[in-house]
Amino acid sequence: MSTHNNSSYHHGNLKEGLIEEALKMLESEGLSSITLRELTKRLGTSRSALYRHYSSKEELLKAVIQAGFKRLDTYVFASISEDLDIQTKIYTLGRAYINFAMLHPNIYRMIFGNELEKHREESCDIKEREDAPSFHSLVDIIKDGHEKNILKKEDAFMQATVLWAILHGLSNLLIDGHVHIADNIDRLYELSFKTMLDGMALK
Amino acid sequence: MSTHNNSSYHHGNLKEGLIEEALKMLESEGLSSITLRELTKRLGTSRSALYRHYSSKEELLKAVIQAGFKRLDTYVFASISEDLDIQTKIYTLGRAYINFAMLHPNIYRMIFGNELEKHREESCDIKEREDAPSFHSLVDIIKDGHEKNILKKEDAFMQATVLWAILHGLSNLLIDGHVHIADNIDRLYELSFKTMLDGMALK
DNA sequence: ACCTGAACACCGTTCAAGT
DNA sequence: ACCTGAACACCGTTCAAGT
Repeated sequence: MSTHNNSSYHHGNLKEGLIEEALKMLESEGLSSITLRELTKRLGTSRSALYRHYSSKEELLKAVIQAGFKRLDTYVFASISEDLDIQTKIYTLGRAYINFAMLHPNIYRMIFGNELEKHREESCDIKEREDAPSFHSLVDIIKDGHEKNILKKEDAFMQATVLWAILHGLSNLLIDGHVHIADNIDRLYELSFKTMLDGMALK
Repeated sequence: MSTHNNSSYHHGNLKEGLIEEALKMLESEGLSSITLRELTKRLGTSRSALYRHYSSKEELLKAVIQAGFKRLDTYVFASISEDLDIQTKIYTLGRAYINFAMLHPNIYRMIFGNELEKHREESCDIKEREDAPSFHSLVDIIKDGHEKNILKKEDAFMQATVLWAILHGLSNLLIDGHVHIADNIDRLYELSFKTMLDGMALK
């Protein structure tokens, strides 16, 4: 038995437990469902206990964003394998990206939302994002395309950003219900991908 | 003098005044700054007066979104003139779109945000959006490109959606601070536009 | 078609005082 | 590194009663 097994202390890991539970609430009920009162209630702790780990709700949500971003990054990164050709790699990575957004719309929105933007400059989130494995992979794939004379030799980082932009745009349009061709997501992605790749192709 | 000039009634047009003032608050201070208490205070009315026109805060925000969308639509539509060639029309329209987002980030976010999505299916916002003059113009420009054998003959509506997606993606990345090449917005837009147009070009 | 003024349940945050 | 319990200012919304 632990030292205070019979006390009312029950979290060896309240800090992580909080963001774990917050992610659950976010995913199933949306951002507005996350109240500190409900969150601490679910974990069986007092409200003030939360302030031992995060100085405010905003600080906690920052941690939620980071955790959510890591999930997206991992999901996308896992989708690509080395044995694919360049076009297929980009196709697969992009499709995984959009799939994640559609599977976890609330998390996706939170990651790129602006609720906490005022404080974004303070942290180095943005850099971290662009240094994310999945984004770096994309840049590397593009550079590989340059060497193999498949893709136009523009700035690879910027080309990756353009690809990111269309994936981000498609994801947002889809999950926010601005495109009502729900049955044609495949066609829409296919056309987007084809257009981008044709536009980037050498010759 | 009007019939109740000396009374405490001062709005012949409270309904429109509310969304006008809400747009101002949104633009300058962000969505979270819109509280019904502050809003009615600014207009010098009682809080309960608001409920004569909108059944809830959500209902009022819906009207704010519609007004904001109309501004975007008007702004973009005004940017294109008939005497331009097809590529330049698309370039100009797209640039105007992004400029609006950067000029009015809070309004842009509100328009496409999801805070009110639950109720979006009830209304016909989405249809209205796709029936917006600026979007229809884009579809027409693309159809023109088909006839003149300049653009690939895909579904024009879907091609327009792909273009919309990259504009939406770029706008969001820019206004939410996810791209830190602020000085290179022009280059980023240039490359995006060139890639899309090359990808859509016939031959 | 508004007004005043009070009330309700909910929120994030901050205490003082304990273990 | 937590707990209880109370308090604060703020919020959207709903009244009853007036004009």
